[in-house]
Amino acid sequence: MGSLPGAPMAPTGGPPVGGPIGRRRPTLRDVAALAGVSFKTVSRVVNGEPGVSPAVADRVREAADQLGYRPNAAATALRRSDHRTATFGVLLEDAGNPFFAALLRGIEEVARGNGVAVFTSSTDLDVDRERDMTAAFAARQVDALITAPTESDAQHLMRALEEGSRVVLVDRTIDGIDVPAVLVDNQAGARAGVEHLLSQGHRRIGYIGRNPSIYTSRGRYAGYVEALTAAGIEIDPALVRREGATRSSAHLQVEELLDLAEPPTALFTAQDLITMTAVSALQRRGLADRVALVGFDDFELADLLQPGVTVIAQDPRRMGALAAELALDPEGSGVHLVATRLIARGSGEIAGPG
Amino acid sequence: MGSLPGAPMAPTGGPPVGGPIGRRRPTLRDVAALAGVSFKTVSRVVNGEPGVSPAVADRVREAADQLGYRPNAAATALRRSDHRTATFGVLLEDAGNPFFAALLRGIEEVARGNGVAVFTSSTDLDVDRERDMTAAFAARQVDALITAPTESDAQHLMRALEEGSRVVLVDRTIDGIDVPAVLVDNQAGARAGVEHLLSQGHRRIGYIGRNPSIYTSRGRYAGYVEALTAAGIEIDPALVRREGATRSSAHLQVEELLDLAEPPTALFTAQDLITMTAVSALQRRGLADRVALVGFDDFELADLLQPGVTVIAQDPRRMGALAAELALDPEGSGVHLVATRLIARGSGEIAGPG
DNA sequence: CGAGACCTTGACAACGTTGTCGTGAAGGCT
DNA sequence: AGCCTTCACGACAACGTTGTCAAGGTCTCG
Repeated sequence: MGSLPGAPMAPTGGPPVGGPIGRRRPTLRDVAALAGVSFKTVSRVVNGEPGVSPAVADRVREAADQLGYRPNAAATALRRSDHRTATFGVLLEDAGNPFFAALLRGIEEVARGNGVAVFTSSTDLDVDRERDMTAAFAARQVDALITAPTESDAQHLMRALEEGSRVVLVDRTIDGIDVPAVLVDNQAGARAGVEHLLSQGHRRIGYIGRNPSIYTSRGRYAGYVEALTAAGIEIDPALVRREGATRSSAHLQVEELLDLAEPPTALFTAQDLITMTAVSALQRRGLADRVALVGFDDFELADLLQPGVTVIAQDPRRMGALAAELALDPEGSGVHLVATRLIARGSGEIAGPG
Repeated sequence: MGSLPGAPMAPTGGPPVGGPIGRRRPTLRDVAALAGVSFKTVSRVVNGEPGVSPAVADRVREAADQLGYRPNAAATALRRSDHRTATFGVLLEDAGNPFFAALLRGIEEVARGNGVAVFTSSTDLDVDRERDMTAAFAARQVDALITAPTESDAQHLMRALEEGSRVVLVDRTIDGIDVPAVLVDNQAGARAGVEHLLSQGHRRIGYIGRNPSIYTSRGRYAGYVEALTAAGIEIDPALVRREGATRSSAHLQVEELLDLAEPPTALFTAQDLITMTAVSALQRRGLADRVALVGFDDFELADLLQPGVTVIAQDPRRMGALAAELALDPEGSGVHLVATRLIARGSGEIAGPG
């Protein structure tokens, strides 16, 4: 595996890539020669700077069109005093996960509308990869890095900040760094979900979530605890599983909970993939309409399953759009909370024993 | 909406973006000064070029580490004779669609492994957007543009080629341009799906697909026609809907088919979202286990629906990985076909009237 | 009609790097 | 010992652009 540019000491070029070089692109000088002006005048016209007579500007534009001139982004980035590149870097856990995919689309949309191109990479919760890609994006002088950080160490982000990139956090935050963030009130959302189950008469509510090292997992678990505590129910550690990071392990957790001598009558699953896994396990056991289920994150087809899956829905597209706007705005700051809402579809309305 | 850099005459910078500029990044000269050598020697060390004594190289590396030196990607891209930037541009229909999301992940993976960063954008089948983004990526001198082209006009891709980017097509191809491509045999896949329905005794098989302007739609419809024709069944135009581009229109098409005096006993749906829509419509009418269904594209939860949805599965992740490898390999060429396979889950095994 | 202000344009340096060439020292060979 | 090659390193131009400044022309106004 080749190392990424931006990693300490790595050459920027990477391995040799690509085939024959095409015809040389026209430059400012070429356009200038054709229009019979100095290349600086062409630069002015191209950038819409004032101080060019309309007649000359027209002539330049014509020449530029004729040659198909396009500014060289590398030269521009190198020379500009503000070092802006009209480029964002986006670093998410997994662009294949529908939540992050929608988030990415929200970012893309705003970026495109503002002439900004977007680098993407998935981290799969791998901190090394995250650091490498942060470095790779910073080396390319992205104007902003929009990221859902994995680890609690902010150092690589501080570095990106120092090098002139804005940093915007999305979905997850991190201590020790003062940057704008777009978050969801995970605790309130989870609490609402669990309260929904409580209101159906459930007392033994299982919790299946991901590793507490993940920011969102902590908040969601806190919401679960809060709801139960408020209802005067003690947390039963046997009903809590917080390691469902991968699909197979999530499956195992569900199975284990259902195999308990006193199994839960309801489940709260803290992430979309875990919810899907839980549905699968419940179906396989024929328990889908016996054990109640509320999941965090909405997902495609949740309404078509039998029963439909009740979820705490987020609006990832909007979160992405908001993050991109914060990235664009030099004044953007603060923590922006995006609301969640409970969508009842059946699985969460299965009555408890009470 | 600001125009993208790379669009004719647009400035590369776009609107002012970003806040305060951070501390100046160390350059080759800074490292050189600290190590007491010329900046060219540092360049050699950083790039692993020969002709530096081990002692000096160590000293340089130490200085670089101490300053946290990272090569400036813009300067490198500008100066290198091969103009390589270790960057890909990826242009797909919709990063939010699970098929394309998986494809993107396949590309990302290979790219990351080779030190290449990836630009992404979704086109939503908008040709203008596609041209703009192609231009924007070409302006940034991507080493390769990996795209699922929307339109049949190859001119913008020719231009990208001329400017030195490799072009790799994925999922869709286009006439009049000789570049490597990763495709699926849509016709064979669709034919297999329809034959599967025929073998269950169906004769009236509805077809719901997208606009024929989409490459994949044409092949899939051809497969449908081929299967029916081979079975001696004439195509009934009333059973064919080829405009299911959006979800709501797809829904309408399904409804209309089911409302026919002689409705189809089976449906073949030519894309994942259409399949989901069809499931939804069938369920709403209580026909999910009466009308057979085979869909092109596998999707999450297809196995958990009642009945499970029989699909012609592709391997988008592998397609993406393959495309990225072709993009990396200067010798890469030709059309690479990735196999499809039928996954029987129930909906396609509902018996026909025969 | 002359002085100043303004407008248009061009010359040139600089951004941080890579590619080319030159130079001096060390080493190998006859 | 003398010559040629090799090696390690440095000087410098160049990539295509933006920023700064100066030059020359036109206009304004007393």
